[in-house]
Amino acid sequence: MHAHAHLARPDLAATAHEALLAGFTLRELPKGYLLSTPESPHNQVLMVHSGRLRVYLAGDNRELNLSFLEAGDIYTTHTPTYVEAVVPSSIWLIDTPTFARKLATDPSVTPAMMRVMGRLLSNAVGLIEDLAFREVPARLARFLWQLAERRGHRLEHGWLVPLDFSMQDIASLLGTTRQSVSSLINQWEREGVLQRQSRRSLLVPSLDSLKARSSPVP
Amino acid sequence: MHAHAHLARPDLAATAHEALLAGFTLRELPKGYLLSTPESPHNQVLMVHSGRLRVYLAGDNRELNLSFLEAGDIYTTHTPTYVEAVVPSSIWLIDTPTFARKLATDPSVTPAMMRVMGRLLSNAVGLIEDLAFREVPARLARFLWQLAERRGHRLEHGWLVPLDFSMQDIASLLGTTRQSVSSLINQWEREGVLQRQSRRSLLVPSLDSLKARSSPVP
DNA sequence: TGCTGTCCGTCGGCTGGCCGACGTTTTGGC
DNA sequence: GCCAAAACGTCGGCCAGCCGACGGACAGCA
Repeated sequence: MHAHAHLARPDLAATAHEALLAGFTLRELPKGYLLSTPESPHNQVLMVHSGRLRVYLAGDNRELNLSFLEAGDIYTTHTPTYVEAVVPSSIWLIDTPTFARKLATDPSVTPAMMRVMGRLLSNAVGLIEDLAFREVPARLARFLWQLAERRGHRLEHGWLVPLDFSMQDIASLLGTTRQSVSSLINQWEREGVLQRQSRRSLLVPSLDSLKARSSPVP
Repeated sequence: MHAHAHLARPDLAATAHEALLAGFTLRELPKGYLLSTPESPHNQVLMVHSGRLRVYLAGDNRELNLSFLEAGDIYTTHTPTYVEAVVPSSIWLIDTPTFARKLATDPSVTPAMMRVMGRLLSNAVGLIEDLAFREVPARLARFLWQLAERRGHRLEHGWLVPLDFSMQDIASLLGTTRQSVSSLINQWEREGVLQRQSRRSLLVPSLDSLKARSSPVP
């Protein structure tokens, strides 16, 4: 549930892959390419074929990541955000008017699309809850155990969690700063809540200790 | 644009009123009635016929209003929020599965529905931007001048703005506290940015002074 | 014309966490 | 391998704004 790590998962791909993709054009994006900004006039619908896109808001010398999109994820720029390729990526693209015509003629696509938008909404609401109600440690703890549940592998000694985000990435995802994330993780390591394996993965002995830290001020 | 005061305006009503409402049932809600909570299993689509509903999130001894819905507004409980009637209200109701069948058979409703969800999303994103990037005075200033533009009446000496929210309502809408809102408004009154007419309305000599205060840290 | 409940104004203490700064470690390109 | 660039760790100052508290103002309502 919730969590900013992924606004939209397979769904559409599963339900209506071929039918849906007719009309889309495949497009290659170089690393760092800015696909869309709040000012760009064109609304479009996209599905990631490969690579990684970052969806974010930008404020005064500060950025907030709404989501990272990966293969199979779907997004629509109905909403005023930036979308940027963080690695070379390829995506299926279509502009909204064309897509709307498609919806009108082929109503079978509608429910899938509604699900996607519903998911986007839920995640936005989840982020609002985080920002309004939870403090930074709680947000981070929740982020980590959700990551563990979704991406982690069960070992004898706990969960091995791949962590392919920089601390800056995580901070922006949670609406906090690099420093705060860094301090917290190191503190938790000292407390035995987690261990760093490599730079790019964590070992979490028990998810419970994380869950305990993910509720509003205990 | 944006602003939490109204997540969804007429739209649907204008485009497909009768066609749309077929299948909906009219329902009377007493004051204080809790129509839906994050835990309630049933998703539904509603349109306000009369009265006033409050859409909000609840955290530990704290609430955040996402929106107040009034006549003509549309909402869908796709997303885990509380919906409560703050005055006796009557609404058109339908559950999502039924509505989905409707969409499937009558694709003409789809674009309107997409617009509604798009609007919900935009507003959610707007609130996220507020919480993440703007400080309390900026949020309040923006709220007030948007209210003035939407609801205010032009007079010789400025704008007369009806204010049918308590300070607590406004605070919850902006993600801050009653005290902060109260202090700011009184401070601005001393500075001549606004004057209180009655308890339920403001006089704003010039919207510019508000707009000036609504940008991130000047 | 009192009584009770809701709303508003203001004050001061307290603190989460932002920010700048600076040194260290890791990574990746060539 | 080497070196620049990126990423990480840690510390302390600082402040927006939350929180509790308390008193006044303005309803209804009998």
